[in-house]
Parts: sequence; structure tokens; C-alpha cells
Amino acid sequence: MKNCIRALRTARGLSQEALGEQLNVSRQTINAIEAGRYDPSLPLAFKLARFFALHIEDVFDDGEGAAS
Amino acid sequence: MKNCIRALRTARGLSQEALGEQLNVSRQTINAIEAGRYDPSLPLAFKLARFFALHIEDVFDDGEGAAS
DNA sequence: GATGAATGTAAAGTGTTCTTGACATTATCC
DNA sequence: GGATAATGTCAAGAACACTTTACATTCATC
Repeated sequence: MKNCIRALRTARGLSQEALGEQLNVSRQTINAIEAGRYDPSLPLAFKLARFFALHIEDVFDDGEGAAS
Repeated sequence: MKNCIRALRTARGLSQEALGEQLNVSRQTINAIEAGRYDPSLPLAFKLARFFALHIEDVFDDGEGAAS
């Protein structure tokens, strides 16, 4: 599952650690999700999308078309 | 995390088993998600929302406000 | 009352998500 | 060169998502 979290985060001048603190997850979790090592849980996907004021489908893309 | 999968499914006259087959998951998985026993993975949440032609935020509600 | 379809739930097993702690690299600043 | 900040990654373990198998209940129909 692709995502654009790194772009959204850096556009706001946040470090991985700072974003993790905002969402109550570790910086390693942010790093792993940005690197695509695994997908976040649904609750964390909600937190991420809400933090960036976007729909989940606008932040993540499972590559099955009709994303939004 | 709340969801309205049962309402969406029954409105289409589908059994839990039939929905599971459509999405390639077991009927127990559909049952557990409808019952709120656990949240689906993000990929399964995408499949469910896409099947019902809705945004993930319209199918699931993590109760933190500003759902859509 | 027997049959079949739909549902609820439990147990055991597998793979995934997330944690903490640790170590390495790179870049900047003094 | 030494200190600090940001990032990449690994390992071990806890917690969660999902599977198969199995058994029970409910309801409709015969």
C-alpha cells in the first residue's frame, strides 16, 4: 500500500519523531509506514488522515483503482 | 471503531458468507468486524469501502469527530 | 419434527502491527 | 574534531488481524 505521508510531513516541517508524538506512536512506526514496510492499522490510518485534514483514500493508495 | 457494514450488507441482500467471498475473507472475519470485535486491516477497509462505493470514513467511525 | 440457510462464537495457529532499546549514518553547528 | 538532530534499520516481544474447524442457535419450509 503506497502513501504520501513523507511528503505531507516534510511539507509541514515535522520530524518523524514529532509526528509520532502528535499521534502517540513511535518514530519507528512512522518511519516504517513511510518506507512502506507495513501498513498502519485502521485507527492509525484515521489519525494520520485526520492530522493532515485529508481522506484516508487521499493519503493511502492500495492500487486497486477508484481511490477517491 | 464503529461501522455500518451490517446495514450496507443487508441492504444489498447479501449474507456474511457472500460478502466474505466477494472480498476474499472468511465469513467469521465479516462477522467479527460487524460485531466490532476487531477492526479490519487497512487493505480490507479499502476493499469494504470500495465494494459499497463509499469513503472509508463513511463506513467506519473511530469516534474522534470530523469523520468526513 | 427434520432439513437447510444464516448467524454467533470459541480455540488454536499464522502472519502483521507496534513497542522499546540499540546502533549506524549523515548533516549541521560550534 | 566533538555535539546535536534527523533518519534508517535491526531484534525481541506484546497485541492484533485473519484463518480453519467446530459446535450452537434461530428461522423458514417441508
